[in-house]
Amino acid sequence: MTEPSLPKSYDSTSVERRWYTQWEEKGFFAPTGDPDLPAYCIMIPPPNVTGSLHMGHAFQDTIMDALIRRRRMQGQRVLWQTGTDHAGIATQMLVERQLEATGKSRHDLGREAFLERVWSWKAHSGDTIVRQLRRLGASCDWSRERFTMDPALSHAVREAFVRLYNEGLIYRGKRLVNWDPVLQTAVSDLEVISEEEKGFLWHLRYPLANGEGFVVVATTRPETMLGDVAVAVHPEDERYAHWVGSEVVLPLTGRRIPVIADSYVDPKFGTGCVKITPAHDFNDYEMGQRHGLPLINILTPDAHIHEQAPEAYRGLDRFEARKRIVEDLERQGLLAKVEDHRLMIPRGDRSRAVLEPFLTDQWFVKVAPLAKEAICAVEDGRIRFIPGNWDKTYFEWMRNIQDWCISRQIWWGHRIPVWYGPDGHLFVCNCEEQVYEMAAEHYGYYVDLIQDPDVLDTWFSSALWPFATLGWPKVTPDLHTYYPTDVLVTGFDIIFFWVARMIMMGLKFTGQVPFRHVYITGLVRDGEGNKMSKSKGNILDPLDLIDGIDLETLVSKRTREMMQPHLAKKIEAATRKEFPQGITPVGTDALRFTMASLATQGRDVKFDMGRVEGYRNFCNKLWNAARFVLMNVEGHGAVGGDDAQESMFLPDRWIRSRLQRVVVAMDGAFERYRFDEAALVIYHFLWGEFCDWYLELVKPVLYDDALAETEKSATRRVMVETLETALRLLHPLMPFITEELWQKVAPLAMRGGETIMRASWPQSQPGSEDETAEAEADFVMRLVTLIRTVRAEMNVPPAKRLPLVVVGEAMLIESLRRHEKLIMAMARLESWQVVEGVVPEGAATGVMPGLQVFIPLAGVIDLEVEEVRLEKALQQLEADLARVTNKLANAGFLAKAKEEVVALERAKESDLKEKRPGLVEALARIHAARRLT
RNA sequence: GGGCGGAUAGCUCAGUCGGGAGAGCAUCGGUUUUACAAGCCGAAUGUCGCAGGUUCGAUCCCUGUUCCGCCCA
Repeated sequence: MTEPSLPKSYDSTSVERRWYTQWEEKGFFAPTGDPDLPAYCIMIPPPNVTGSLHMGHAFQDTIMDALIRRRRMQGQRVLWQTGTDHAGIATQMLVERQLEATGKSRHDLGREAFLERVWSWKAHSGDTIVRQLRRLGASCDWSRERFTMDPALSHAVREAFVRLYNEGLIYRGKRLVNWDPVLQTAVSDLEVISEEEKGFLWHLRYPLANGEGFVVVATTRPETMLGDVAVAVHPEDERYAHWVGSEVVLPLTGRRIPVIADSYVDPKFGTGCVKITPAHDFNDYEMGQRHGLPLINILTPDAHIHEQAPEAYRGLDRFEARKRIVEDLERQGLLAKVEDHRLMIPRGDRSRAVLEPFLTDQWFVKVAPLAKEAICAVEDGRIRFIPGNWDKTYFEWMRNIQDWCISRQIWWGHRIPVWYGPDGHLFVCNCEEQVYEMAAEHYGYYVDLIQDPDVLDTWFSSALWPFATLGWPKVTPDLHTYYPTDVLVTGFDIIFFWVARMIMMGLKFTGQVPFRHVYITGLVRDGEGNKMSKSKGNILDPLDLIDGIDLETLVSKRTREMMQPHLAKKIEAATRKEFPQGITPVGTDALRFTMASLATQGRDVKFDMGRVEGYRNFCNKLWNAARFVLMNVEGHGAVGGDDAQESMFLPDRWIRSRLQRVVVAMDGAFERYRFDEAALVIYHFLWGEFCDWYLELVKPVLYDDALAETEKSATRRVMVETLETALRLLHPLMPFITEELWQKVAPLAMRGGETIMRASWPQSQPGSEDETAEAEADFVMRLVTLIRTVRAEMNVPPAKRLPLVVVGEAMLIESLRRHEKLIMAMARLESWQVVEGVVPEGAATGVMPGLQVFIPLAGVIDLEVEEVRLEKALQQLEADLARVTNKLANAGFLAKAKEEVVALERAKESDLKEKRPGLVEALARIHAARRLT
């Protein structure tokens, strides 16, 4: 053994920094690989340029990187396309907030100056998230990083718009849309978050025009009554049938409006009469269309009462107006009653403002024809969701899809490529220079044009990401090589926003699906199962896990910039309770491995700190295993040798066979996107088999001075080769530690190469499993475990060497003899001998099928303890035996169960029957001995 | 109201050809054994939500049911 060339424990920090820089500098992330093999491509879901890395990114990026790294090792040309999203509303809000701090609004600056400011913000702060992404070890090709506002992508966006417009798939129209009165822009229905909140149900009396009483309507939004155009009842509601066709006088306005019948009305809700306000409610809008009712808008874009409303309320904020209207109705005796009521309040996902259905001119994409194709692509299997059930969610939405409002009344984004002539004539063009020519052609002379002030929904450009980043609309070699991409990895929360829209746009513009597989990850939640959010103060920053963070910093980080400062105390207490010591650094590899092991089929992932720590320990375990291997291989000359010299040493044969199975299992797990399985398989192999058994089994050989160096060299070779292969298998999940160790281990395994990233992925060799060795090793391990168990249960100190006496079948005795050196070392035996018939007095007994072991402990043994132990074992055995015997006595079972199942049960039975006498005898001896004492 | 998912060891979760259930963490006992105490050795632990059904046999398939969660209206 030589001096270790590695420090005693793994220090993730220094290793990670060093390797990532080297990889990137040497261009290892760029696609190379075999042009004859199919290329492999993943498009990163571009994170918001305003964002910072959260656990969801860590989760998804780990998976993408693992897929990418494995394929790269398999020799394919691999492209992981990276970049960021301009995140229209979010970014604009952020920069506006900074402006506010200087006492200015964006309007003070003007559009151009404001946009300059956003760009300069992006230049200085926009790279936070991509720097963080590097910390995760993400091997994306940074040389091709894109931003959704890059000129090339903007061009693609305009081109897409123009094409859709020319095909009649984009139109402009006055529609009821979700309006954010704070941001003063339309948003799409997906950007609305509806949550149940407390409110009231007001019952209002509307006098009948004929003076014969009142219609009582129930409403959650009394202020909208100013825009009422009808009262509706259910056509089969007998209570109100006689009113249908008559009129009521709308209070506060004096307007006469009809009572109509429509089956949309729920007779059981409220009074069964509802007021109809088509300009301020989506359902009422529909009903208004059905009945040809007028639209009366009562609100301004900032949700104040419109100047065409009754004078008393003009200019009031919507909530103030509500109060005043209710008061006025009450004063007039028109308020029948008020009930507490829970209702769904729509809020903007960015601003959290209560949204208004609002009548405005907007641009829409007619999605029905696009959706049809997109449904098809999933139905016929061109695109597959993993786990499979997500296609139901997708179908559900796609089949009920509404036209997509794509215009936003903000400044930061892709400007809609539409210009208006002096007479309002529309020119749609992907190029500002050309549009003037178009206009000149139209009018016969040059005119001034005004571009539409709106920008496009951010998701419109995101929808083009998979092909726009590859050069579309140009037909580029990249597009040809990498498109369709292989898999999209993303969360279920954006299936509608993004996945569906990419599929629609991809099919529309390229005629092909944008990706073949969609791997949907669960949502990372905190240990309690709560969604991580800033306001809850339960965010875990992946970098804080990697680098560690002390408690005080963590507390201040979580309570800083709180929207609701009163929660700070609670968050602080919870944080101190959950992380009394802060967070100790675990390193990127441990975090990634945790993410992989959590990547099960479920839709929620509760983040488990215990798990990360366990995998940090795994890193250290691996580190030390490598240390041990290096100590025993370095400086022993060449460990090579050809296959003819293969070791016949059982542990060598066994570990090689096991490794083969691991290679197969890893491939299977990756192909099925079962990263949890891949993690478990390699973890169990390295820790449970390689470290716990193999490395212990080789010690008696390596440390045996009586053996010649040549006898040890085959084992040294198997040891280092197995580790080297396992490192390659682990690399996609743990890139850093594997690289660090591989650099030292690979040369000793006769394997060259600049980086493990480009080393070849281990290939399974069918038929190379060694079942004989596995069975034999299994016997050795079971015997050793048996002896250890007996020792432990009889409280024999582990270090004490013991004599062993065995009774059993000749074949098993022979096996024991063959591997006595291993067994004696592993079980800490001093000697062993076979006896026939006469067993030692006062010995602790262990039984396995065909073999009984006795540890003579005369005088030392606690008979009572031994008796209890044996009785328990016998009881267990009897129970098992009874179960098996019953089964085998069952005619139905014998007749109908599969042969191998029956055979298995028979084998179980004979094993148990073989074991039984040993236990019975041992017990009898104990009983006899106890009678003597 | 519609759609989807979950309920398995104290905790977090695996368990698709239906043949008496596993891992990690935590727990308990032993242990400075020559790579690793972030370790080693050993142990304990489950009416697999509830009730029916199909089957020789159900954690797994079917029906119903309770609870929890998500999405949509």
